[in-house]
Amino acid sequence: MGAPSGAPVLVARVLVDSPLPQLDQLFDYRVPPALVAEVIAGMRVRVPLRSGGRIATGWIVELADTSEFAGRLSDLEGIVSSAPLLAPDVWLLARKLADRAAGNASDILRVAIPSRYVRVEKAWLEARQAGGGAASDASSVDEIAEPIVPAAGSFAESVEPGRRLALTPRPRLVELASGTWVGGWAVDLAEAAAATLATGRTSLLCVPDYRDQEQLEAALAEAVPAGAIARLDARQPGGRRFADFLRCLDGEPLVVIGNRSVLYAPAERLGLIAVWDDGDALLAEPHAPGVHARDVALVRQEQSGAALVFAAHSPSVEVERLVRVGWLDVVALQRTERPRIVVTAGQPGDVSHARIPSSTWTDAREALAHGPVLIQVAHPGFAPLLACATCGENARCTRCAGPLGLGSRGGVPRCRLCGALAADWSCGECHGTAIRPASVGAGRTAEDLGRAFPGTRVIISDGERPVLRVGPEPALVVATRGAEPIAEGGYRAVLLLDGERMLLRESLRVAEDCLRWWSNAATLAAPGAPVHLVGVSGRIATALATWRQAEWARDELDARRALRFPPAVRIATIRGRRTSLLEALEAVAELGDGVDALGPVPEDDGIERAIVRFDYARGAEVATTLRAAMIRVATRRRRPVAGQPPRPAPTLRVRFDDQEIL
DNA sequence: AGCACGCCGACT
DNA sequence: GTCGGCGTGCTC
Repeated sequence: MGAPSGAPVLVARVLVDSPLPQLDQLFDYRVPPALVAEVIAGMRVRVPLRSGGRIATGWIVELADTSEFAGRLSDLEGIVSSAPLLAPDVWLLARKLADRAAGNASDILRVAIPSRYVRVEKAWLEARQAGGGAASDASSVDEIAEPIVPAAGSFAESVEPGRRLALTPRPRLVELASGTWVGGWAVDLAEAAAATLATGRTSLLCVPDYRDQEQLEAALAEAVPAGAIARLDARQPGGRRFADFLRCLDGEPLVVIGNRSVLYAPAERLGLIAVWDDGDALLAEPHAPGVHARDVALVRQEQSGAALVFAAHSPSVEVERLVRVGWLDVVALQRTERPRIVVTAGQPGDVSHARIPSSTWTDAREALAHGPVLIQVAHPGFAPLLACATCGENARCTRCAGPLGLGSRGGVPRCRLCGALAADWSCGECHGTAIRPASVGAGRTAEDLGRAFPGTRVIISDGERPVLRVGPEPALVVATRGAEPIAEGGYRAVLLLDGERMLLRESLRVAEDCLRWWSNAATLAAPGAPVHLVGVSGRIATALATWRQAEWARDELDARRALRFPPAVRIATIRGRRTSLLEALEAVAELGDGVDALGPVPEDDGIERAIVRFDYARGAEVATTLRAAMIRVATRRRRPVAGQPPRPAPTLRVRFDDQEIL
């Protein structure tokens, strides 16, 4: 029934934009005669939802001439965008990822499809209508002067459709023909993308931040024609980004680079999906349902049959697990060169330079005669932590009790949480008013070193004021971890100063993160230049010194397996009111072996939290079960308490594979 | 989330 | 008899 028999009917199957789990399904609408000639799958449309005239937006996922729906179909209300922004492959990807994370496909699509620029879209639609081909006639693959064949023994040779690789790239800087210095990894990935382009296929290259992207772009500039590169990073002006997004729909092979959203690029005929440094926290998606770029890459590879590459100097424990289960093959590059690591476990050394042992000091002095020296520190600012000079308690913000820090010498202490200035501070414990530094930040280190090496230029680079590149002349470059500039020709020495303190942070992943930060900084050294790891010893120091990060990750994986911690198992975090939470946990408990729960524990405001742990093989069942519980809770009768205003929605919030929670 | 439908208490 | 309260259920 539904459609009146006789008249030909076009049915649009639409995914409605809604965070409600019970609406995460396709709804059928009749395409009114006036729109029949215009609609195509992938368009953004407006549809009535609930006959009361409410209009929602959504995506046409497919068109059909019959509907399974037993009721009467409503008419499509109108077209928002005539461009088919939702590609069929991306729909399948979003559906699979949402199901895997017990989330809504529309939430995935919000992350996957950038916001529209009507002008840009109009131009693209006109160009498509006119030429039938690419909107950009600036270039095509044919412009590549000579076909790119991967050099014998190069990594690019290993890249072929269907292969899944874990790559440890060359751990040093490379000078491009243009004179720009970039990490060797960027050249490796650029060559692989060039070889893929030469076979007429598209590459998706995903990097954590713009600093990595800048290196990769420089390497790509010498490997592929400029017209074949599309950029989907967040730093691009929105219009440009949207234009490059649309170019992916043209069907020409491209090299698409960008942050984690690049893995959703609507390109067809994928030949390569590569993720650089997948342990970087920026590759975790903050928006619900929070699917990590690593997982997006894994699922997209499976669906597209492209080659898959995870490249990192220090592989994540997750990638090591994939190697262990045989999902990824390891590509080992020749170990002819690796950074020269010197482990100087904390002798106090010269008292006036307490943070720097004397042997390290000597090396730094020697290196400074020839070029720049990198000093990696944990914290930005001058004194990131302050204490009461009288009683020694940490100085806290009088407004929010957050920790106070000092941005520069002689500055006013400021709360690191709420940003409030603490001009007339007094101690909450003893009411003293004198304040003293309790830790050393980049600014203080720079000042101390500057005094020790008078006349030497001191450069500070941190997250707020990053310096991308420095020259080959002598300078002390003090940088917070992750914000190290690239030095032309490499640093003459690298000092990893705050290792001990970095390791103190309380998180399951600290050690892994530290090894990654140290490794990445070490690759910035010139060949043969010493890299001093100060104040850290033990297995992790050995792993860095022998450049065997993968072995360390393997041991770490074993340790987590013993504890039943991720990534040895998967986890799902559930938050909600106690009764709803217990109901969900009960349903999950019935799944039996390989699934267990931690909690619930109270969080705030009547909300409690539990963590479900489960083996990878049980993931689909856990997701289905939790999804069902979410829908049950969301559609259950809401019992308003007499006299009270409507209470907050009794929703159950579920997040899979949260990196931060343990 | 909204919004309509429906089955019980006070009303002209 | 019937108006309208809000609990219940659905959204093509």
